[in-house]
Amino acid sequence: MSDCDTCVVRNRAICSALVPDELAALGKLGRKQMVSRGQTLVWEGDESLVVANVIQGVLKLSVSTQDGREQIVGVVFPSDFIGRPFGKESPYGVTALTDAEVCIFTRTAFDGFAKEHPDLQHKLLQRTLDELDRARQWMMLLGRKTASERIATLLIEISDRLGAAGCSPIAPFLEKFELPMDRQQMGDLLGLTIETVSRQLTKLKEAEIIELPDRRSVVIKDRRRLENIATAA
Amino acid sequence: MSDCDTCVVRNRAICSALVPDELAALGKLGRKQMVSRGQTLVWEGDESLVVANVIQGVLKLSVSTQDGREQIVGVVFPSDFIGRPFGKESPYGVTALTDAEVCIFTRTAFDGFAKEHPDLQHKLLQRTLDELDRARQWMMLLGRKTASERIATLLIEISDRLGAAGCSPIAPFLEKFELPMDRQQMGDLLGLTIETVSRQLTKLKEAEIIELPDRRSVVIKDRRRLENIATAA
DNA sequence: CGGCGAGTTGAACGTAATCAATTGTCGTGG
DNA sequence: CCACGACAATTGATTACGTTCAACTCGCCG
Repeated sequence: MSDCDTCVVRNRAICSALVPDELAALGKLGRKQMVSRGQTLVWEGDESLVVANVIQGVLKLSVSTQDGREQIVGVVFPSDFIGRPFGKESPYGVTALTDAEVCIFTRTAFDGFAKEHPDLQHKLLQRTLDELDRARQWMMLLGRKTASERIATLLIEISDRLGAAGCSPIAPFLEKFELPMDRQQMGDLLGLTIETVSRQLTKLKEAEIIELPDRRSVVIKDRRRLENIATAA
Repeated sequence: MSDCDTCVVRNRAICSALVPDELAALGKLGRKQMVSRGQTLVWEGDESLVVANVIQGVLKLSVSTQDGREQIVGVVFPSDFIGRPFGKESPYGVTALTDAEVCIFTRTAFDGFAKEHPDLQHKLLQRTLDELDRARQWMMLLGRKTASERIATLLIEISDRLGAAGCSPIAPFLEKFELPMDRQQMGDLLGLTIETVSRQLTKLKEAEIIELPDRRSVVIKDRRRLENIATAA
């Protein structure tokens, strides 16, 4: 069972809908688990056997074609919920982009618990609605934005979400951060190739909008201009 | 108020979660409304004031950039739910693609009712999860599929969803149907231009996979081959 | 120091976009 | 009923953006 009392995401994850003794009951159903970078938690097409909360780290949700093309359809950060509750097979795989820690439940146990806790379901519904909005924004990016707009949008998005995931109450976003993915994964998320990602990053660097101290780090030097590029004015 | 007893979608819409007197109570909050083709029910960015069930017709959810590019991020059919419950502004506009009829609620009235009816919320959650899965599949299309794969996927999808929306218990899909949108809207949904849509349809016609009796009709002559193209083997 | 994987850079290519002209369809009024 | 105009769709020619293929660089660990 999980020790919810000391969980770092207990106030932000869906668990925050519960009163202490409900939380204790849920905790009994879950267990904390480490997932190392590259490890796959759920395979695309498999029956949905588990759901989880992300405690730390970043994971991707991805879909593949038979001939090997991949599209990342979601990225989850600490306090986000993973999985497909209430039956069905998982239409996407879940793989750790960084070493991560999750609080994992069997789907059936979680489903049963959720059915009897409307507040939990309500939180889950709100999260799912938010996730849907985010997915739709990303559809705009994939369908209509140019390569440079896509890269700029991604950098803003990661900066924002890492800022929100961090516990700092003041920073709504980060101006320096570590990319939780490599170039290939950026391409899979943006619908671009690795080469195009690289070229666009170089262009932003040469325009002095960002710096790239090393291959995983980004410094946003001119957020205003980056946002202008991202929103495709 | 709406006359739920005779509503054609009462067994498929989220209302099916309710027992008769609950249904009557919800019916008092809603009213049926006609929406004619092209009419916009909700504007992108506006505060989310209403939600609704689709009774008949087809509507689009769409997002635009400042410079006028548009991406359709969802298409709703009879029995589907429209809107963004529980606060927030609507991140997309809702516009009728065909003449339509909806059962409309003010958001606050619906939210209040939903809070006290966990079964309704549960149905809504399931629908939202399904919608999210569909959005993610579409992200794969937008990010990684070629023009011909996109067109084939769209035709299959419309065939399936019109089949499911129709009341025929035997037809899982239709082999002849009316497109609920014009070429421009197909492009906005697929992330393509109008010209590319037209060319790809012509190619499918010349390959004798489909027929195009008139500009709004499609006959699928060889569904197997169409599916092969769609799934990007 | 050597070798490997990730990333960058370059050159050629190809798919879909853009620009432009034509055809087709529908609704209206003569 | 047909002629007309407006708009939707198709078709063609050209362009451009991102992909593909290929060579090279960098950083890291043995």
